[in-house]
Amino acid sequence: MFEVFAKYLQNQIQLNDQELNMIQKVCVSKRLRKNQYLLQEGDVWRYNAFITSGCLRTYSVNDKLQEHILNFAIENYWIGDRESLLNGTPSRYNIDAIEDSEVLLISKEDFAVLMKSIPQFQDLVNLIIERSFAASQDRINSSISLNAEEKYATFLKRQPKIANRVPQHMVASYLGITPETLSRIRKLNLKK
Amino acid sequence: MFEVFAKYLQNQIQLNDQELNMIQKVCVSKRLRKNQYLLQEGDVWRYNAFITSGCLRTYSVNDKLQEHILNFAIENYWIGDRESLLNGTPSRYNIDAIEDSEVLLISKEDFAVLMKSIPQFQDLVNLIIERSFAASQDRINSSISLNAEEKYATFLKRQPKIANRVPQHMVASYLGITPETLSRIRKLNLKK
DNA sequence: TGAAGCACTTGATATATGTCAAGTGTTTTT
DNA sequence: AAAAACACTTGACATATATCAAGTGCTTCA
Repeated sequence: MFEVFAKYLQNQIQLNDQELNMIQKVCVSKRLRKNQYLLQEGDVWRYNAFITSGCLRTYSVNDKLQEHILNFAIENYWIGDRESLLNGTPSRYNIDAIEDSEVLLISKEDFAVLMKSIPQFQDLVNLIIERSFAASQDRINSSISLNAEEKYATFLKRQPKIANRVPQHMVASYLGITPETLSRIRKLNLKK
Repeated sequence: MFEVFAKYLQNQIQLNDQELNMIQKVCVSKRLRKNQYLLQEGDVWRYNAFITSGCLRTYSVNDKLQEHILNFAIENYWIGDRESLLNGTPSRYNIDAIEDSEVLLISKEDFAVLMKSIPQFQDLVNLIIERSFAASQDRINSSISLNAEEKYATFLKRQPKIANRVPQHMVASYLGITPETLSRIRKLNLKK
């Protein structure tokens, strides 16, 4: 499904056939069944991954074996552990598929070559990282300044697609609250 | 105090005199007294700012007039609102000085020129953004998976310098807990 | 230098959210 | 088609953290 990626790219930057071809050559497609891992804690993440279909999550597991979801990502989004990629250190996160999915993997090395060779591509990548950073600042702000109900409302507003696509207990995990609390919040919201 | 910045840069990238000079030319120094604003909510942030001395904080104010600190930054760190800078939108944050401070400001436009002209500088900036992003992911992880005591312990470990430099109620604000709770946690920790 | 304002602490109490446990309906597996 | 697993809900109760209020020392600055 390179077409999905090609469309995504051409939507945002100008690429000639040769450039597009260069990108295609280094993409490795990978299918994931629901529940299958893309990355496991302790492994080093060496790729940039673009999702062409499906839905994945990044999560951590603490001492008490509780899972905490850091990110959801669906088709037309990137996923991975940039910290592990940047430093070559073992990842502290897991990534797995919430639905049957397909991702395109580009190795760190190939990706670096693309960035050097295609300036628009480099600009796009920088822009995406900037946006991701802004989004995480925003999420930190929510997490320290809102109560559970407000966090859920904010999530619904910011990521309505995700909210309607992933199981409720995963939304709770993403928000840092229990599934029971989320269930009660939803019940109260219905009455309003 | 351009020397502080020059030292910082030369510590990380190779720059010839001409390049360093080019950077110096676009730096505007600004002194801030304790409590003075660098950015106020509603204003658009148009710079990149490097701190040469002092300590600043970025914070938001919610409906109930509660302040929530998103970031502390001291000498040799960057500060600003990248979201406002990127999109040209009014900032939702405030930045002010916790101590008398000095910052170097580089306008968005000048900064873009530097990035184009000095590839090592561009690489450095990208690296910094990547690191900032990784750090915020990490903070999100803490905020959804740790209790108050663990959050404080993590903060002490990650940012010991800051922990010993800013007032305790600001640490509480940064962690998303009340000053009273932090005071009690510290008391318990002393006994252990 | 002394009054005012901060920063921090401590106690009593309130409240939001978590935990545990059971029950219902739906989806998946065999 | 039955069994098992899963997702969600609901109630009773527990607990971490917030709130409110007062008290103690430090700074600051007039």
